[in-house]
Amino acid sequence: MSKKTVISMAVIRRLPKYYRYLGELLRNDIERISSKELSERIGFTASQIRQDLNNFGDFGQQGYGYNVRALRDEIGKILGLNKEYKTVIVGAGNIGQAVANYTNFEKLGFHLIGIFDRNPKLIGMGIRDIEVQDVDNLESFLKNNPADIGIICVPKEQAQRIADAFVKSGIKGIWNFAPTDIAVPEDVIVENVHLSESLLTLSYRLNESELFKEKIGR
Amino acid sequence: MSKKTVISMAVIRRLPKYYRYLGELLRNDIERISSKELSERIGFTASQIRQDLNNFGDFGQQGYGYNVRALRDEIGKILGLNKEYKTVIVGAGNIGQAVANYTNFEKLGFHLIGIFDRNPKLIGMGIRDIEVQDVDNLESFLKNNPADIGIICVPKEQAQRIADAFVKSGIKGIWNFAPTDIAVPEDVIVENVHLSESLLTLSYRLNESELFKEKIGR
DNA sequence: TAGATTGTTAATCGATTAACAATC
DNA sequence: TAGATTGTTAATCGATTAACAATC
Repeated sequence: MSKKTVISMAVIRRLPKYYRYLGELLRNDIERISSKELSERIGFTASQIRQDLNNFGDFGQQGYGYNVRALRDEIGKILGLNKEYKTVIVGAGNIGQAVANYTNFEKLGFHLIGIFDRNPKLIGMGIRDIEVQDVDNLESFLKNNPADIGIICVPKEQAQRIADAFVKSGIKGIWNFAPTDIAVPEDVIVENVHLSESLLTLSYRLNESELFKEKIGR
Repeated sequence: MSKKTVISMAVIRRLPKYYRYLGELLRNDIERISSKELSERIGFTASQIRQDLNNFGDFGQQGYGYNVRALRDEIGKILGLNKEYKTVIVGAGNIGQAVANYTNFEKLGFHLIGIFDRNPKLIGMGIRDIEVQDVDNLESFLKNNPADIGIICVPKEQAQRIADAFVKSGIKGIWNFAPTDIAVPEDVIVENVHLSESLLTLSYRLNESELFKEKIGR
């Protein structure tokens, strides 16, 4: 099934978008699609779509295009959505709660098994059907309940400490919402969600476009 | 001050990280830094750092390096942080509340002036010192209180409708948390935060690294 | 002045796009 | 079979890295 051994990050970051658009097509009862048609919807070139997909296998058929359901399922597998994952969240503040309550992740196979915080006001609170525990219990909890993915939603000062606890417990994937970079061994994957950086990028582009307008003369 | 007219997205997305790391240095009372030293901390090559910064001006000094405070302030200006922005959030659910409560954005000059939802249970609720309004008031509110940035935190089905309302009101920057793409005129900037895509990327990389291990033989 | 480090040009590397033979 | 569209190779474009003269 797999062809190339190393896939570039640029390709990887497009995969979820393919998965999403193919899901849309499926919901609209569209059975097959050509790279050209998909190109017009998703906004990548047809050539890029074919290149991307051919990293993973020959999913298309000459003269026909791609079978939407089969392709979506394949990409799902490539993304690891044929498996189930256990997740824990540390930090039950705003972002932690938002992530915990986002039920779409459950549908994709990411199951929340624990939430932790150090704030006594939050400990004991129920989020969905899970009770917020004292973060002091984190390590012993993970010992008895191994998790696949650890989600960091604490302030930046505590992020590294939590990451260390995750690593110690054997967690290999960390989803980091703290506005800082964390250091981990090379066999641990960190995916950052840096909201401030996203906002500053928007801010830059907003000003750039205004500068551009000025340059042209209004 | 500005040198090149068009800066690549790759460079732009690194700017907030420079800003963050220089802020750290400042807090540690480090006055000057060479591209080599910064490279070791931030993880970009020294060459890339010099290239990046030279897109915007000659901020360094041969034989010395960069003045941390001056450089940080310059990057702040480049990012548009010398200005103030008015923001509105539509969707007062989990993510909307999390974004509204994230006070770091205020410190950067992004001021929340309105929150809207269509859920009667949320309307009237206070988030920080702002009362959630009925989304039906959105257009008239924006008429009287022009905003610079609109933040979409509604379910995907309603995202385009809200984007249209933003565009109609003259908003030029949209921060989109809905898990869908929105269509806007070309003078409007959209910055997406697609959490599912981030999670699926993590999932992919987690499985890839396991596959890799298998391939090598544990 | 000598040493350090930038700014910038040139070389390399990687990603995207174009083209087309293969084939359904 | 003829038409459509893939898979894949080659060409182009862009981003990163290396090298070094300029200069503080």
